[in-house]
Amino acid sequence: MTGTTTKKMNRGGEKIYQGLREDILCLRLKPGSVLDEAAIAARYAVSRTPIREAIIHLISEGLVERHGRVALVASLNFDNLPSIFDALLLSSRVVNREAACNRTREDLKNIRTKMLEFDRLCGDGSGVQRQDANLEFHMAIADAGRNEYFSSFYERMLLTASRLHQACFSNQVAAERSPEEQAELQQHLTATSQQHHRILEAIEARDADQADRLAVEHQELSFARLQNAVFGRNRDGFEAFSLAPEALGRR
Amino acid sequence: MTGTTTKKMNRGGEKIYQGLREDILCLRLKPGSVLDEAAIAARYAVSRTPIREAIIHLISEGLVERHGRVALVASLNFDNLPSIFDALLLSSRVVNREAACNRTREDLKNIRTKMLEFDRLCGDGSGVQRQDANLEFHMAIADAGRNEYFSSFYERMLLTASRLHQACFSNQVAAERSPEEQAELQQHLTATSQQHHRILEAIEARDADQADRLAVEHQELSFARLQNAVFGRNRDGFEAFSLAPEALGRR
DNA sequence: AGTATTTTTCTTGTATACATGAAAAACATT
DNA sequence: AATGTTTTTCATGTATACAAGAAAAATACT
Repeated sequence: MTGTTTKKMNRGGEKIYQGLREDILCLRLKPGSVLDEAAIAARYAVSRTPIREAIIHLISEGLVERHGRVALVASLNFDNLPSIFDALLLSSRVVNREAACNRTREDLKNIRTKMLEFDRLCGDGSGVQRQDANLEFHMAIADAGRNEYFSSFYERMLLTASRLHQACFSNQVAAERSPEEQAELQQHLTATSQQHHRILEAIEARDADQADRLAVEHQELSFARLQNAVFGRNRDGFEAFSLAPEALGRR
Repeated sequence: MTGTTTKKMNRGGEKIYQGLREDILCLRLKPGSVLDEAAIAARYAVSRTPIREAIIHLISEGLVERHGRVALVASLNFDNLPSIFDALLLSSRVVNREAACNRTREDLKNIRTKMLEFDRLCGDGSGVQRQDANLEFHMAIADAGRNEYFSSFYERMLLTASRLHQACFSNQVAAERSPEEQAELQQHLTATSQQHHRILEAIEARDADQADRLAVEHQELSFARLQNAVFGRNRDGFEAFSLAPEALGRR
């Protein structure tokens, strides 16, 4: 017998949770839009009960907010972009450091698998798929760090950042991209992939300082692209980067 | 009209959530014990629906875990004590730094209020009350840091640590304490209170480095006491403190 | 007696029905 | 016509009923 998928399919609320989460992260559900329980229940062909459970789960994950009695998809105001950057940068550094110190051989295998999956999708994947593979790669690193508290914090920040990137880039379909935009995308993907490889090397070498530095670079690359998309080429008036990169010393 | 408390008392699930949370944090509900929905529903004289909502909320907060279909109060295994310490130390440092940089005059007032409340309870409060006041004091600091992501991470760690302390100290009632224990407690409370005052001073002076140092001291004091309680006077075999205290440079 | 199997019970997951409060729409009044 | 009031509608919160699966208990068989 297979044992896991054969006949026990209880806790269907999890399915709805996953589905809604996907929809929110891909911005198929737009920030600020209301989550109508009845409508969702109809869409998934279940009663309202599992829907409510999923919504509560999403609320405590930060992807949904309550305004009075209605549940809204969490807004994506760019006001707190500096906060997001700070938190993502710090969590990323910590997680990569810890991974470099604590990784096992199994961890390396997992990370490499995810990394190659991302590389593969750089050729023929959709933006959503790449975003997902990217997230899995970084979470594989987080798992290697062996600290569930840092991991879950990091995951939350990655999810938040993922939505931001979706909002800035993925709204235009591939077919509608201009040649320049296409070139820029490919160049960015190549750079990202290279950084992934170097990060894995550092973790494999147990070089925490190097992993830290690379994590900073990686985050800065990612956010710099975001900044350009949001504010054009203008860097002024955007005072993120409030935590010093060269901090968080060796252990 | 008062507007907030007069007649709209909907979302009773929140009440149950608060109640259960209290019970878990104070260890009235022991780690590992099962949460029987029907039983709790009877206790609170409501149906199972709001109970389930509360439980889901608690699960995503880390205070309750699912094992198969049953919900258990999150276990307090001391295996991951190093993880907890690392995460608490780092979040504490960051939050105190940020508070020192971003605090307003209102923030200072809030922090001072909470601080004095804690001091008051050092004289004639229960362990639970003090723990609560302590948490509110530190969360007031976190609020002053103006980064909701760091704040919520910090809160989670404070909650976890709070349960640990309850587990180690609060299980013995005040009446049962020996004179030596009583003296040790008072000495600890005095030291804690003094650190609070110095932390507030540093934040008021916008001295981020000092706030950082004091946060480290504060956490080490707290955890050293925990260690003594858990492992006696023996510090060996307990390899927490894995993140260097003198890290996370200035901004 | 010990173990395997069946039956029973109990707890959770889901659906539906009802209550309540809020927003919107219709109406009336100035 | 504009505004204030009333009514209606609709979404959410809660309760209850039912279904299903798992643990426990009882029975039967070796």
